[in-house]
Amino acid sequence: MTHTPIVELLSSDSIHQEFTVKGWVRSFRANQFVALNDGSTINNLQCVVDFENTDPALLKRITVGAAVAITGTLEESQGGGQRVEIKVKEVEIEGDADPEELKKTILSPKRHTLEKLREQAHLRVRTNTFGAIMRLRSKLSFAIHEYFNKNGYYHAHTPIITGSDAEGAGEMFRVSALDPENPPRKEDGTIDYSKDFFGKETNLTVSGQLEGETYALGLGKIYTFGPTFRAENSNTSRHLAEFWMVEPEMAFCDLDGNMDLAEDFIKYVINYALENCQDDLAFLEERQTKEDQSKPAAERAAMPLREKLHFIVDNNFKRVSYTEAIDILRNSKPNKKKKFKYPINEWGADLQSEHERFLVEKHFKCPVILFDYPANIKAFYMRLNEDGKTVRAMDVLFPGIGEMVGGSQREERLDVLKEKMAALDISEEELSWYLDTRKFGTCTHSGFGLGFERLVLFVTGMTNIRDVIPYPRFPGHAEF
RNA sequence: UCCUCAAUAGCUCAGUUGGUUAGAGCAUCUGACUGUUAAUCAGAGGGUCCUAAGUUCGAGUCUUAGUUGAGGAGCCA
Repeated sequence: MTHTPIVELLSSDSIHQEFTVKGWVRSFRANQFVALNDGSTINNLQCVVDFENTDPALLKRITVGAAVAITGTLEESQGGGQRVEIKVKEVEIEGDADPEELKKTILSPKRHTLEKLREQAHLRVRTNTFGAIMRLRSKLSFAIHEYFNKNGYYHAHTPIITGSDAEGAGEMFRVSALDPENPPRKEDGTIDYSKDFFGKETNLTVSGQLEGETYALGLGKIYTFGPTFRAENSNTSRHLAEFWMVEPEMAFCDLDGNMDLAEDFIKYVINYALENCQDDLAFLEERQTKEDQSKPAAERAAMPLREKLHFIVDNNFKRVSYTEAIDILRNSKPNKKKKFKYPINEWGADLQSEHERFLVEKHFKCPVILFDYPANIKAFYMRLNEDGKTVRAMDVLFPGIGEMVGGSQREERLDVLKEKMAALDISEEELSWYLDTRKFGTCTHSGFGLGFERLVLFVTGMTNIRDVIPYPRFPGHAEF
């Protein structure tokens, strides 16, 4: 038996025609009105049961959470809450949901905290909030692929298991097939990884950048979009141990081109969400507005969700060099009044979150791209400027999120790159394949990494990154 | 990893100065009602007060340690 997605029926004009719908009961009011949701949209379809001519035993099984198949005709609704509804001819229960058991879960029809929903991540997708978030997540993922495909980028699948331990982006998770109780050992007692599956030590990737660079220097413009793993002991609402990262890399592109791409790309995917996820965004906006009513004024969102997204799409990101930013911060009120925990005194200091927040949320009140950072606080592969002390790095900072994007123009000069690696004690042998790109036809090239979950955070207006990925992984947590 | 705060019914919370049988709303169940929209009305059931130790005649309440959660910081995307 075929069935029709609820999202289609809600905008259908096929009045009096018969349809079958399948979904989960969200509520059953007055022994008569089934609010049915099938995940195709946030909106429920009202199905009106003729309770006087229906087996009471069957009616009793129409409970919140149950999976049902309903056949009936599409009619204009007599009630005020919806345009159309189904006049039920037949109800079939596919899966019962015992109310006494269900009331112990977050499926019970009442408000739940996000923390409680997180504990039952396998059920939370059936709530309005998480249905909306996860539909948006899916649409944003599609928009990312669409953007790059439309603009001549190739999708490169960089490895998830990496044999390189010099990616330099953080602590790594080891991948091994050795028996942890009894690993093979060398004569000196250390573990003999030459006996391991790959014949060497391997890890989960912390970034596809280095491999991405090699592909950009052959395919021209590429992007990667895949899972990334960091074994950092980070316990914040902005970090995950397993997250998805978008990393474009472009040959013959300098830092300005890189910043142009980051801005254009972010605007495109946000605009895609605005145009294609209106119902879900409207719901999340209302949810945020309600939440804000119970918060002190200072913690409330500056503007409603969709207005905020439009503002991003319609306005230019502010581009500021690190040196200019330091000047702004040094002369800022909080710095003069000693409100910063880490006062800004001289050039060269690494910016703390409080400084980034001040620039983005107080001073410019829009996304900010900071560029040309001091060389000594950035990674070895970033291109050294003529001044000899700054590198062509850039960070895109977003209000409420912090660093959405981190990128740079890459150091294409072999001798300069080798010098920096030597200074940081990075093995040339280990990265010989990477250095080959600089030996054979090296060229100006740039790229960046965008944390996908941080983008989803911003677009949904959520505040904890653990709520925008189906099964969050963070220290002490790998349930499900 | 560090700092701050919290943990009481399925959920959200109240619980006075340490004192009798730990309460409310929602949810669930039973009945009534039947064009409802967080349905409504009446009634019922439901508790390892996070764990352990301690102080005390007596601990949900005080002390210590631990566990878990939240917010902030660092690391970053």
